[in-house]
Amino acid sequence: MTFALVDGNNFYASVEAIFQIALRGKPLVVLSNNDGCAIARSAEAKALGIKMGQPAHELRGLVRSHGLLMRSANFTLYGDMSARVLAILRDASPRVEPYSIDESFIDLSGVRDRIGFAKELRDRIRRWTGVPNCIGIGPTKTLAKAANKLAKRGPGVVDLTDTAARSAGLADFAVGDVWGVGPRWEAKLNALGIETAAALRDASPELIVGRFGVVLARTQRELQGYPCAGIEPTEPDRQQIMVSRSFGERVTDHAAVAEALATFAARATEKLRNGGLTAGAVWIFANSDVFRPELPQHHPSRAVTLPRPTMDTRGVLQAVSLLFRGFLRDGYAYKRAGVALLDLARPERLQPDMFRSAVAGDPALMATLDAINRRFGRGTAEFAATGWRTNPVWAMRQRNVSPRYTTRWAELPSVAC
DNA sequence: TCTGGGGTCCTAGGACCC
DNA sequence: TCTGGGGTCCTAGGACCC
Repeated sequence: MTFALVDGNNFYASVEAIFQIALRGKPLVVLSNNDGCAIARSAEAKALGIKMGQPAHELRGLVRSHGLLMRSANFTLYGDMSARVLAILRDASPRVEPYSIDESFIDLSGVRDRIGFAKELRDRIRRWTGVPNCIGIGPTKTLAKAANKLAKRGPGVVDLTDTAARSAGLADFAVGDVWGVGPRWEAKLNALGIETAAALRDASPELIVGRFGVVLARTQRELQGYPCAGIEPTEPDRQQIMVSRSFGERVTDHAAVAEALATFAARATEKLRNGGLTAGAVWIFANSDVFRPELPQHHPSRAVTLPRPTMDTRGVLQAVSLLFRGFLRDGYAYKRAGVALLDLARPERLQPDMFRSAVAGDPALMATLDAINRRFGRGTAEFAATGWRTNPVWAMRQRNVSPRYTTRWAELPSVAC
């Protein structure tokens, strides 16, 4: 088999710069929700030493001294650009596995001129969407990921299919950069004298499986060129759906937190229906401000199994409202909350009841609700429990968010002549 | 003043069954 | 001296990914 990994460079930052020419060639970071920390950096921002996840308030100085630019996250825009790249990939290869918002594996088996194919594809993505990208090729997913990392160092396309190319590529490849090796395992491997991908590949398999388990043993096999995973073109059903947010400020009003939870629950149930699933249980949590340890801390969480699985927002809201009774305490300020839907299942696989259908709720009503919101925009028809169209105290802070250029007519980019 | 929001898989241990 | 041999299910925790 031959795998290719196509990965957008500095994806969020690059997408911002596609539509705002003034951002090109500048140090730019995209901030997380609430403008909290850096989640994407342009090449120029990386050169300034800005780290992934670095808090925004630590970057103030660079704004003044080096003209650093900051943008609030605009996931609507990034998601749409991601879909455009995906359409090009599906056109180029019969088997595509979207892996994240900016990465996909594609099956290159049977392609003779791999490098030529990849270079052509890379250019096409760039020309048709504006998204700069790199392509790594290898006989396993792990090697394609490694090749992609090498491609980002300059060449744009790297093929690790040949054993000679592979040996050279893995010899000075830090083991912590291998896909599946996180900071913990990197430290543990280094302590054992294993510092490069080549060293991990050549280590004793008994040592690896004994000290780290089967997960890293698979990674080792993949580094040796034996595929342990194939392309999965259809996404497996989700096991859980979570919607959670940090609030723009600390919130002491319990009713406001209840509205936030209802809003998250409605959003989660919408995602549930998009996936064609039902939920069997609901879980809620809230956190006080963990970054202020001197303040009183309270981190409650509760779950409940639903009487019958459902995809109806009303049933989920009822469960959340039951769970919420006595959930919060006076004297605490809450900074974050969330809702998760658990025990997800396809309705056709549920065991029916002797007297009632297996699924609670009204699918037709929910389909109508979703259709209205799809056509007229999110939030056109919602539930009162969410505090619909109020300006909530818990809303996210997003000081500098770009327009949704590709998904809202009113926000289309205009070109001056 | 100020620190994201999602996911997955594996393993160990405890409770319980016969 | 010496204390079976299977199982299942659930949960918590730890690791990883973007």
